[in-house]
Amino acid sequence: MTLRFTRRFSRADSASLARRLLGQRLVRMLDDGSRIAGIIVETEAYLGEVDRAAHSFGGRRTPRNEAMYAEGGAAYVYFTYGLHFCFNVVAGRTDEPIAVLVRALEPAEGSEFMRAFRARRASEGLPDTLLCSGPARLCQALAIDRSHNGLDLTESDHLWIERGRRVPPAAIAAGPRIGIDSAGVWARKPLRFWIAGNPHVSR
DNA sequence: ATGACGATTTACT
DNA sequence: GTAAATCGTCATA
Repeated sequence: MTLRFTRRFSRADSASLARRLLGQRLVRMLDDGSRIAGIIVETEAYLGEVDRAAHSFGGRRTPRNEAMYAEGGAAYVYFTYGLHFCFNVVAGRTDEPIAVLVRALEPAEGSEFMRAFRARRASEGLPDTLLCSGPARLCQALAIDRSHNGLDLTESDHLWIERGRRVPPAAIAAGPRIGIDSAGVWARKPLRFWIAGNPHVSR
């Protein structure tokens, strides 16, 4: 009996997985055994070949987005804007390039590490609500980077997901995804999900 | 080889 | 509100 999420859990379509990830606990273990963790409170689903906003739109398959084509349960970490990493949970089956971007966490364990890792770029005295409230912020806080790209989250000793709190469907809000204005009609689809009223959500 | 740009964050007016 | 930071990736040539 494990707390860790299963392969089966992650083989769902990305919109379903995006909803089911809310309330789960993202855990990072450092090399010295320290745990850093947060409850997932905001996600976005990317639907693959048909989705203009997805890196895999039109079946694009390059060295960068290769991890999106892995079996559900893999990590897809990409580098953007010359300075930021973003973390996704790959959904679906092998060669089905769909994924869920994790956009915000509610700090749960090791917030002193989060603050230290975040402080490199941010001034001191960050409130808890700004520690992990954005896809690149949470990667800073959990020290997630290129080295985690392609990891199997169901097996890795560095990064995984555990059962967290139950979030009733009625507590889930949905709206358009962020930062994809050029994606036309796809920019407006309600594929961003968050725990309604949670103060750690990115906006 | 070159150039445009990005699933963002931060600082500043 | 606007703009800078900062560079890997990818399409084009």
